[in-house]
Amino acid sequence: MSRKKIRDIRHEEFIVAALEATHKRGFHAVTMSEIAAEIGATAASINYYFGSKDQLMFETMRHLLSILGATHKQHLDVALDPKDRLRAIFDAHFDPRFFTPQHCSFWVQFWSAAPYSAHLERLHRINQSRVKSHFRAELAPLVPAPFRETMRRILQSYLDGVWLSVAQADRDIDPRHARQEARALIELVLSAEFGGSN
Amino acid sequence: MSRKKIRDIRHEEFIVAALEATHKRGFHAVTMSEIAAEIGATAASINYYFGSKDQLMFETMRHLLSILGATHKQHLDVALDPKDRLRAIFDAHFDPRFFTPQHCSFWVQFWSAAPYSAHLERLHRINQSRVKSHFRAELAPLVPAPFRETMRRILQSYLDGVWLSVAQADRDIDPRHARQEARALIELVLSAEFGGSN
DNA sequence: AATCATTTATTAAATGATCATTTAATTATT
DNA sequence: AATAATTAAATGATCATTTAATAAATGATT
Repeated sequence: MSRKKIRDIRHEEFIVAALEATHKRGFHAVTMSEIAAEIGATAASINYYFGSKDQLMFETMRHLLSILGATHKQHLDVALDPKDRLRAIFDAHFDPRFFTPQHCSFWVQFWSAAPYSAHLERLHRINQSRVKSHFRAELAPLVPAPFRETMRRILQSYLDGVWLSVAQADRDIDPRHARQEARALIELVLSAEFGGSN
Repeated sequence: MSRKKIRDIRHEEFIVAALEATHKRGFHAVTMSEIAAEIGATAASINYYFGSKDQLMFETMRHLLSILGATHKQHLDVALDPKDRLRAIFDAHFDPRFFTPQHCSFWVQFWSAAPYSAHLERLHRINQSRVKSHFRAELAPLVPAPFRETMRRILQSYLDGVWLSVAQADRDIDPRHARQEARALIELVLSAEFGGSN
């Protein structure tokens, strides 16, 4: 029991350390020593627990994905109708526990690294598909088929764009405001006259 | 005359090489030798012309920014009214000469690197402000003040989100379609009932 | 509880690889 | 001859990773 515990503790500590250190220095620039220093440990112990820097970064990203998935599920569970469920996607992405400079930073670093790593790309593709199919499912009862994909891409691009801007901005962020603005966009999308205004 | 010419030729060649090589390998991972190899040259000559890798990357980004600026101006010059000028911003960003996997890739790499380099961050801030003020100016006659900033952020986040998705996707891109979808979003934003629907 | 053997955790130092950059030529241009 | 362009090879720095050793925890046996 105790044998397992310390391994789990370090695992989590190093993931938090990786998030923090990467936020400070960037995905590639950050060194094993810098990450280890965050928790007063040494680079060698990262390899003891994770095997390699790549593996640590991979696990860190997986950790973020699992938080996002869980948060989404929570918001989804209290949603009553399709529109509510659409909001839930944004509410999860902009949840204060998740929508932080550290996380958005790491996510952008992940985006820039994914195309050059088979492992990271796989993670990225999985998450992308998950979000995509959720959007599709929720939009289905709300938007006629011919416009649905366009609306989905608008919503999804917007979502990514907001995270991107958070990773860049140094100012404090306001999750509540982000959720509000997302709702404005949802209203916009759903209020469109799909009849034939164009 | 001839003395200056060869310097300019190399300057441009290496910038194209940097775009291509960075697209293949990523901002940090790409090496001087790989970039040089793109045009059958050697790493040392990059330093002869640019002084350092950082400087080459900086110049490459400046080059992209200047193309974007020029393209935007072109589209702006034929726009007739505010709505047209709003479209012009998107048309520039999605112009086939500019909206390519190489460029979008480099741009995303730039986004991820900017927070960790004073020089890059400055470029980023300058471009961000430029686009922001254009959006504001064009939206001013079209959207009431209380909603204007929200609409601007929606449009701008969407713009960035699309570039991001192009950098990730390996499939071919369709500038015409991107422009079309941008127009759909513009219609959406301008058709909003700002009276008090919410 | 005390002892000791075993396993687990941790680290300092060594290793080896990779690069950007510099240097000292060499080759091409003017 | 003088200057500009180019490169091969040397330099030096930075790291991730490995190794070899030490320290800490565990647990079985008295």
